[in-house]
Order: sequence, then structure tokens, then C-alpha cells
Amino acid sequence: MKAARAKVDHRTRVGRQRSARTEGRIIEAALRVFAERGPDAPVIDDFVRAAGVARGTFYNHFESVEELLHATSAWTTRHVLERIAQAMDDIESPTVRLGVGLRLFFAQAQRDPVWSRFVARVWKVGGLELPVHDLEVGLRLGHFRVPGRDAARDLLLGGAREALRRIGEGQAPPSFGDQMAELCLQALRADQRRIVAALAQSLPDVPERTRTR
Amino acid sequence: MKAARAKVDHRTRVGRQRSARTEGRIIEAALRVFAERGPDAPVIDDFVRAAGVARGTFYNHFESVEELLHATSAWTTRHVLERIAQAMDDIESPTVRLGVGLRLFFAQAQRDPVWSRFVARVWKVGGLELPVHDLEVGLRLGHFRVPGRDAARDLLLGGAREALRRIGEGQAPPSFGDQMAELCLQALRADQRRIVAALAQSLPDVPERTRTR
Amino acid sequence: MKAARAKVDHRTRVGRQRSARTEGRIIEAALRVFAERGPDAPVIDDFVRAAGVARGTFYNHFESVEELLHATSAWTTRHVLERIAQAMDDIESPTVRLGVGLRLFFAQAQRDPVWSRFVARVWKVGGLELPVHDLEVGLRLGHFRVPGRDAARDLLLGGAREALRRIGEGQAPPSFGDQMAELCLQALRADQRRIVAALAQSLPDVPERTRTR
Amino acid sequence: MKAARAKVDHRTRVGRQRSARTEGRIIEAALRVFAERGPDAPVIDDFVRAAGVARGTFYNHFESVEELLHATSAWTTRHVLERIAQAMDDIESPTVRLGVGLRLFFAQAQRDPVWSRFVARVWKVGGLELPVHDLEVGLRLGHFRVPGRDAARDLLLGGAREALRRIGEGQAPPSFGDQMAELCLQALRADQRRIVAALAQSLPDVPERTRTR
DNA sequence: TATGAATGAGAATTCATTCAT
DNA sequence: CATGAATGAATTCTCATTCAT
Repeated sequence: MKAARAKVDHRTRVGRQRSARTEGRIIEAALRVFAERGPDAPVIDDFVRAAGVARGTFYNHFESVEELLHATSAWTTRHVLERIAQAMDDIESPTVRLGVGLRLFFAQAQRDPVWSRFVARVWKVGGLELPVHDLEVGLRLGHFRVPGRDAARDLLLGGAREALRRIGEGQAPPSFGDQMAELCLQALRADQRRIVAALAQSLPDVPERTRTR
Repeated sequence: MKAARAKVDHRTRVGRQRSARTEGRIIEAALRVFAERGPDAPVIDDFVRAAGVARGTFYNHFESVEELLHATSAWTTRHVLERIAQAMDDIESPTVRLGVGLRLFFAQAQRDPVWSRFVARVWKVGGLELPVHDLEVGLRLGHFRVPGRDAARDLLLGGAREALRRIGEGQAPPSFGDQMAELCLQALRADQRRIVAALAQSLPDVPERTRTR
Repeated sequence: MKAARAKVDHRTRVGRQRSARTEGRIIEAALRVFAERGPDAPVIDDFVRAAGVARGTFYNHFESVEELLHATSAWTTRHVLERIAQAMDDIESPTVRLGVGLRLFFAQAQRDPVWSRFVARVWKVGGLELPVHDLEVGLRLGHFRVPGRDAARDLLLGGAREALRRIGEGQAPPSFGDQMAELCLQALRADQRRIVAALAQSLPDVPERTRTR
Repeated sequence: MKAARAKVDHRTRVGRQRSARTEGRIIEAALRVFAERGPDAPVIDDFVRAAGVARGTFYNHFESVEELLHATSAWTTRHVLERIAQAMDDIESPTVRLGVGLRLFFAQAQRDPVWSRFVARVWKVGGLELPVHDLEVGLRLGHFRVPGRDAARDLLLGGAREALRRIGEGQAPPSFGDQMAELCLQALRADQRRIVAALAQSLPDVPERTRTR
């Protein structure tokens, strides 16, 4: 994204809005394109065609596919993770936090398969402070007992990625996310009653993001 | 006449041998290239340079990068999985089989980081009948208790892939594979004594494959 | 809004004009290249160099040499044949029409040897409704007496192609076209007086096409 | 064709026969390939595949496609034209000679469509001394009256080429060759009785050449 | 800022030719 | 002589990037 001018006077506001709209169109299109074809295969023309803009317009907003990928990644996951974090603001127990967080995450995936495929394929693991933090708190408090924290982290993230792939393909039943969350907590040897509590907790509302068209 | 046919056969045989050797060189080089750069980024010149053959030679053996990827995948994983299966031929318990199988798999990864990175990045999941079969036997026998078999499968495979990535980067301690195996069995709620047995079992020898140069 | 649309239209129009001009340059160059080297031998670089455009520009306008050949063929012969047809609009007698048409055709060849060689070498026979139509009218009216109309057609077209080749090589005297026309009418056993009339008729003006540079 | 050794002792005879056979196979295959694809489009692999020989074998006999084309041309047309000339040895009248020669030529085309297509597409006009000679004798004797001898020559040869194309496509009735011959003589304003004689003359037997398989 | 034609570097692909067996 | 794998120059084709409007 090219640096926005600091000074925004009245004259430029309209132009900026149009620009923001164009940028949004490109990113939304990119989400779909990356979801279908992965991070490396697409060429600029794919985005240009999907967004319905001219080729030169692309370069008015992004310098390369790489940059577009970053922008799309950030724009796409930041909102979701922020909203999930917010929704869990008042939960204390790391077991419940981790369980509910995973369930919310997969619920989001069920709502938006394109987003799901995008994250499954593109995610270079970033913005994952949330579950990792809960994992570490849980370990410190002795709620989880695992042979190694890196291994635990890899199992959770790897499992989540595969789950997203399956959900994105539409081959997962509605309960799939809860099953996955339960498995994850089992892997961490969480207390059985806490697991049940995490699964029983009714999911807080997460405000829907602007949907992928 | 007989002499003539023998001569033809001889020429043909020599040609075949040379061809097979060249193909092997290309595939071995491809393993390294795919491991470093993933399945989409490399261009034909990368393989050609890595294998030390002429550009035209590539096309004498493979029609596209895609086809080379398949060939490399098959050639690379088949041997390993076959040898692991063989080495566990006399183990009965699905818990122990799954645990030992995973440990052998990660041990192979530790021995050959290039192979590890290749599988982590490229694996489109194939030739995984082995762990999946053990998982299903264990479920049928009641040795594992999971909320859903697809979820269990995804957790195992996803975790294994992340583990391979870490091992391939050289960022995993020697015990990492065993930790991962233990976590996987925990996730399946295997019996604690069986888990201990699976981890205590000394690993059978796996004949080393021709190493990546 | 109106201004914006006008602006878009303006950009589009300018782009179209530039594109059409480039396409014209390529086709004119292709005429020369095909004329010298035939339909199969030339490579894309030949056209690119002759037209003075970039290699990529070629592909912005044509998908292959084949397509360029079609485009060049159509563009090249359509104009000439249309103008000849127009110039003969008021001639009735099929004998005179055929004779004058052939004479005009060869006159065009004499004026433009490049065009002549192109048509001689490349012509896959198309846009020949004109002489064929006159031939059939003449046969129906009994002005021509031939043992078979396909044979007559082949003789005329084959003879014309050879004539173009010779004219294109610059090895034909100015009267060559008239001689050929006379021979053709003789072959059809046209009435002698009509032949004389066809040859005596002063050729109508044919507006010159944009010349090959 | 590479130069044959002058000295042929007993030891080499077998080898030479085999070589001659191989060369023949290649040429016969080339006839078909050139007939289908013209003189410029085919690549060496086409001949190699059609002849069922190895790639290197091609270079043992021919240095290039160009040379193969010449060899095929010569081998193909020489026999035919020689046999036609021979069959007409005792005909005196140039009109009858030309008429019968053309009829024999087209009869050969009807017998061998592959040969026909080859000659139609590839013929760079050579070995045509026969009809040209008859044409000139006829002109000298006043049997033909044409406005120009080059034009007459072009009409005859061009018509013959188109006729071969049509015959080669299998779209000509059996009488097509006779019709064409008649048209040609009409074009030359031959005497009507001589034309009738040329067409009435029963065609002498022409020994069949080794057929294209 | 949006447009899209033109550009040319680079990647993919073909194919004539060589050469060890 | 026959074979066919290997070669690399020539060719085709793609695509990121520029720029005038």
C-alpha cells in the first residue's frame, strides 16, 4: 500500500474515498484469488481481472503480488482475530479461553469458506499471539501437561490449518470445529471438567465482518 | 539375425540405463529444489542447473514442473513409508504402531532435513494409508476415544506437517519427534500405559535410503 | 459523472486508435514477410522486426502466426476484390466481366509486386466469389462451353496464381495480364468477338489502396 | 544423399542393400509427410516417426529436410515422367502428345492420391521439359495460337497444379483429368479435330510404380 | 487516480544435431 | 549402419512494469 498523504483537505477526500474503495475491491478480489490458487501461482492479471480494474490501477495501490498478499493477509485476519479476542475478554480460564477461541475461529471458517481456504493456504503463521498466549498461561498454571511446548504449538496450529482446509472445501459437518477444539484440549491433557466447560459455553456473538462477495 | 537382435537389445538396454540414471539425477535435484523453494516458485532452469543437465534433457523425461513434482513426491515418500511399514510388521497394538510409526517418521526427518522440508512443503497427502489405518483400527478396538475421526486425522496430519517443517529447519531437539508422538496419542486419549509402552519401545532399524547429496 | 464517463471514453478511444494503428503496422509488415518467405517459414521475430514493435506487442494483437496470416489475407485481398467488383459494377456480359476482372486483377499485381507475391504464395483461395460467379453466369447463358465447371475453375485459378508469381518476380511484360486474360477466355471457348471486346475495353479506374511501403 | 562408395566389394553388398532399403523407407515416408503437411512445416521427427527409424538414422542418409525434399521430389517424379515420356514415344502430333501427356499425368494422380498431393504442394516446377517442349513444337508448327508463350505455360502448369490438388483430395470424378486436358488444348486454340483425336486416343499402358503404402 | 497499449526480460518449449554404444 | 539419449541454440510465449492520455 502506498503511503497515504498525511494532509487530507476537503478537496482530496472524495478522491481518497474512491481510492479506498478501489483498494478494497482489489483486496477482496485477491482474497478469492489467493484462496483458489495459493500464494505463488497467481499473476497480476488474475487480480486485475477478478477486481475488474485496469492493469495500471494495480500499481497505483500495490507494488507487487507479495505486497498484496501481505495486505490481504493483514486485512483479512486482523479483524477476525481482534473480534475473537474481544469476545473472550472476560474469560479467565486458559482452558476455556483456548477452547472457546478455537471454536470461534472455526465458526468463522464455517461462515466464510473463501476466507477459510485463504487462511489454510496462505497463512504464514502470524497474528497468533492469542492461542499461543493462552497455551503458555495454561502451561504455567499447570492446567496443561505436555512433553514440549513447541510440539504442542505445532500440533495446534497444524491441526487448525488442516481443519480450515477441510471446512473450506465444505466437507466438514457443523460440529467439526467443536470436535477439533476438544481434540486439541485433550492433546494438552486439560482437565476433563474444564474441557466440558469450554465446549458447553455458549459462543459469544462475534460481529460479522464485511462478507466476501 | 540373433546377433542383430542381441545387438539391438544391448543398445536399448544401455540407453535405458543411461536414461534411468539421468532421471534419477533430475529427481534428486528436484527434491532439493522443491524443499528450498516450494512447489510453485521454481522454474525449469532451477532443476536443470541443480541436476547439471541440459534444458532439453529435462523435456526428455518430464513434460512439466507439475509432472516432476509428482514423480519426486512418489519416488521420495514411497520408499520411506514402505520401509517404516516393514519395520513395524510385527507390532500388533494400534497405539504402539501409531506411536512407533510417528517416531520412525520423525526420526527419518531428523536424518534427512532436505527430505523433511520437501515433505513439509509439498506433500499433498498421499501414501498415508499407514497411520490412517492404525487410527481406524484403534478406534474400532476402543483404544482411542475421539469426538470425530476426520478431526483426529486432520490433527495428526497437520501436526506432523508442522513438525516436519520445524525439524527441517533444524530447530527441533532430538526428542522432538517423540514429544510429538506422545502428544498425538494423548489427543486420541490412548491409554496411558500404552503410550508409555509406545515411547519406551526401542526403534527398529530402518534401512537408510540413498541419501540426498 | 458525465465528465468521468467522457474521460473514460476518451481514454478508451485513444487506446483503440493506437491499437488499430499498431495492428495495421504489423499486418503491413506481415504482408512483406509472407510475400518473401511464404506462409510457413517465417518466425514471429521476423514480423516483430519488420514491424518495429516489441515481441510482446505481437501477442497483444495476434495469438499465432496462423492468425496473423488469416488477418493479413483478409485485410489484403478484401479491399482489392471489393474495388474491382465496384469498378465493374455496370458491365453486363459475363465474358467481358471475367476478362476485365482478370485484367484489373493483374494490373493490381503489376502495381504492387509485394501484394502479388503474397497472394501467389499464400492465397488459400477465399474471396473468389467474383470470377466464379461470372463463370457460372457465362455457363448458364451459354457464353462459355467447357467440359466441366470444376476443371474450368481450377484452370482459371491455377493460371492466375502462376501469373501472380511471375508478375511478382518482375518477369512479366506489361501486357502479360492481358495475355493471361485472353488465354482464360479462350479456354472457356468464349465467342471471339466478345473476347476482343473484353480486351479492347479500357480499364476503369481502380482507386489505389494504401501502398505497401 | 550421402555419396555412395564407388568401390563395392562383396562384403559391403549386404550393408548397401540394407542401407538402400532404409533410404527407401525414409523417402516413402517423406512422400506421405510432405503430402500432408507441405514442404516447410514438417520437422525431422515427423519423418523419423513415419519411417519408423531412429533419429540418428536420418542423418546417416540425409543432411537436412531440404535435401530429403529434393531426393523425394526427384525419386517421385522422375519415374512417372520418364514412364509417361516412354509411353508416348511414337506419337508425333504435338497436340496429341500434349493432350495424351496431360491425361496420363492426371491418370497417375488418380491412381495415387498421396503422390498427387505431394506434387500439388511441393512441386517447385522441375522436370517439366516434356509438356513445355510439346508446347513449343506446337507453337512453332502453328498448331497452337496463343498471345504469349509464358502465359500459356503458366496457365497449363497452374491449372495442372490445381487439378492435382483436387484429385488428391479425392474430389474429382474419373473424367476430371480428360476435362482438364481438353480445357488446356482449348486455351491453346488447338484444332478441334486434333483435340478430339487427343481425347479419343486410348491411353497407353504406363507401368505402375511401387505404390505408396 | 484510472486506463490499457506497449514493452522486453525471462521462462517455457521445440527441434536440429551430435555421439557413445 | 542403426540407435536414441543428451545437448543447447532458436523459438514461442508469459507477465511484471512503464507511461502517455
